[in-house]
Amino acid sequence: MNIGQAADQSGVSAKMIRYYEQIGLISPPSRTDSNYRVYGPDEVHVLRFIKRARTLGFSVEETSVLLGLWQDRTRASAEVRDIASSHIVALETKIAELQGMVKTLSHLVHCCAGDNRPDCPILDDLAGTPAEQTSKGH
Amino acid sequence: MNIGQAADQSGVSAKMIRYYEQIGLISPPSRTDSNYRVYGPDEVHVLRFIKRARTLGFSVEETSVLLGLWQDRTRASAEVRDIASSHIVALETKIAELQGMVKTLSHLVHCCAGDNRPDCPILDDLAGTPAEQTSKGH
DNA sequence: TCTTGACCTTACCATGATGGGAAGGTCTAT
DNA sequence: ATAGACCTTCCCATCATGGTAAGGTCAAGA
Repeated sequence: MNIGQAADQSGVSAKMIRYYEQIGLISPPSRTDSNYRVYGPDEVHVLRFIKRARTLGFSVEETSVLLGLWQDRTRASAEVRDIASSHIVALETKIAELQGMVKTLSHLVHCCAGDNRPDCPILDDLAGTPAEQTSKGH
Repeated sequence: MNIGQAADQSGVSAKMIRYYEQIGLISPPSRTDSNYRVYGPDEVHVLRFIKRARTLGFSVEETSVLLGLWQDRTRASAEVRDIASSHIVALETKIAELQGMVKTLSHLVHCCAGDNRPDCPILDDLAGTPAEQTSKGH
């Protein structure tokens, strides 16, 4: 199987497959006489694993650890669960942060007439004009 | 005022002030004879505006537009509100995406014994092992 | 006056994960 | 034989930020 087919079957672009190889996340595959990379079902399986982990928001670094644990027959599931749990915490922190932004912005948008007049509480807030300070006044 | 003081007063690092100048987000300040950048209250005000916009998750590009609108006395507030509104949509999309990840991961973590045994539904899911496919079975 | 330390300057490199493109080699089907 | 679809490596760009290095400047104190 060439890299293009491996890409199609795994959902990881050829570009990224080469990158993952370069950074050592996956091991270099064998090559044909003409230097083409050759992949088999096992390699594609690994690529799918990576794809799934990335889709779940794990960094490449975390994915690398998970991959190691996956290939370690003797690992404790607790180890994996800890990684997943901290990842959840990180995601939730990020979510809370974004929600804070949405909250502030929604408030500002709600206060903005949104017509042809130049008065705009959103800009006033960004500028730090005291009139409409995010979450206190009002 | 030197760049360090402007940085302290605006919350934007000196490094970033120079960067914003370089990419044209802010205009080059005047210089002392010894080539030091000189800032006044107006420049700091602009920097604070930028800081606030970035904190609210606007990209530098969007911030640039908002800055232009801020400085345009005749702009319609509707224009600003539209930018803010689309930004809210983008944030909410991102939030939903992260929440999807959390949901899937929470489910997996919940299914994982987390002990010394190697059996791990989290890894099974990543590997695409049919037993525990995220959101369908169970 | 000299020194020290805190500031400033520019220039370059790194991050993380991805995409784009160029220049050239290979394979397959017509 | 040729066209077109693949592959190879190498370099560059993104986005916003931080770091570092080599050198200039300034203010305060001995």
